[in-house]
Amino acid sequence: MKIQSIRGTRDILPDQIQQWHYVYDILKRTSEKYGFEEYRTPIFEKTEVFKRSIGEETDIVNKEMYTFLDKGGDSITLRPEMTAAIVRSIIQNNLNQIHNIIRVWYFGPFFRYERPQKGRLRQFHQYGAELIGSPFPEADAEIIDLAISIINDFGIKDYQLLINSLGNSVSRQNYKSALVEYFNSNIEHLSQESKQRLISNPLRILDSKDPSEKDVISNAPSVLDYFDSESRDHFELVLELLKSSGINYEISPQLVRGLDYYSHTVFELRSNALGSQDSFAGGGRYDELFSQMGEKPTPAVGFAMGIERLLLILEQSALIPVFPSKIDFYIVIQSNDYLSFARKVANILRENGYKVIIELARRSFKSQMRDANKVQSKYAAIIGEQEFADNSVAIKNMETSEQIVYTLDNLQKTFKK
RNA sequence: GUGCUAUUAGCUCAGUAGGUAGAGCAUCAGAUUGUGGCUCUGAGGGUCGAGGGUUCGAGUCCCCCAUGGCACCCCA
Repeated sequence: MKIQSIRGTRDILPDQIQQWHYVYDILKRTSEKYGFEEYRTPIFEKTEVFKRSIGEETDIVNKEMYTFLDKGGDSITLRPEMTAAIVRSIIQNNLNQIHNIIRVWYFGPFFRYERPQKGRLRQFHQYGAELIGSPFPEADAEIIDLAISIINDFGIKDYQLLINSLGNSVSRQNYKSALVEYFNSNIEHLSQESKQRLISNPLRILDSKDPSEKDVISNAPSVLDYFDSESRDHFELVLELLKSSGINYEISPQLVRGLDYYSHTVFELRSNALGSQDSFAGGGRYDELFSQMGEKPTPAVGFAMGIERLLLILEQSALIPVFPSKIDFYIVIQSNDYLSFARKVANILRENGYKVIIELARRSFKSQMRDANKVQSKYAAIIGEQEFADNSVAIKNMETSEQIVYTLDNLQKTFKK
């Protein structure tokens, strides 16, 4: 069988790379507008890092991690997400000892062992931002503001912002007990999977898609009724700040998210362009993560965005710009005897900063012209018998078909960048 | 991890009731003895995703594996 890449992984081919640069550039620029700085960490960590943060009972840790023993016998995991790694790094480098707010963003590959589907890969890319050091609702609002700003900068119009609050740890605990009690007394209406979740992670029952348990779920107690005053105030202020900056949202009491470390605000961005995997960004507040990692409590909010899913949306909405021609000059030679002269011409132009292609396959004159047209070169630099004899080159504008002969001196002077 | 579905030239796809493969585009070359895009002509390119089975004979039927897609699960 023909050699193949690993299931659920993809090559980014040269004709796609410009899209990736385009996406990266916008993410970078928008993040910087909010004062965020790029952060990079290794793509693997000790397995501990993810187990302790994401939660032992989550699917990500239970069945989706690429975990292996290295030659020293340590358990290593390819990162399934970034937040845990950044928190580890911040602790390690004592960045949270300084009393500043930390604003960072990242872009890179992540790994989850799942059955591939459209918009779901085993190696995928995420952008994300983390705002560390503020317990206040204005930080939540700032993060959501950044996410929306990115969406706007890409020109995406067709999306929904769903938001919810899980409350602080006290109110979440109260809510969880109430939920467990409720579902236990209605256990005959629950699916097999939800019965499992009742033990492992009862909150997750809420976003089940099984129609048979829709009724039990919609009659379940709502988080909103279990908030203490701190939780309620926090959530209300977040919503108020969003409203005042004109961000439309939809409160979704069933939104829970799959990572254990969230408290207070959680949110998700969804798009109809995506099908079943309709969420392309998600995040929330994780005030308890630092203490879970054995550090002094440090409040934080963040979110992540799936780049492949973002690209799907951009493609479907025709929001990817047409990129201009890559090549400035295509050197066309009449005979292979002119090769060293052609190289000289190419280097003059390259020294002036132009992108120059030279024939390497010994193809016919006609083929070279065709190729120059195909790669959308702006000019063809033609070297025929006459030009070779005169130490000159004919520069043909491929769009207008205008052609002017230059001596090498004039060429250098005329085409300066 | 479960179910359904697809897999034929580089790409998009035909392939009739099982009788050892075709088109368009792309590529290369020519029509055009110094000049691309349009048109025309020709050429190269496939052990029909891998393996096994039924059959005189399988791209076509059966099994299994791999990969993609859809749904579940979960998430970006």
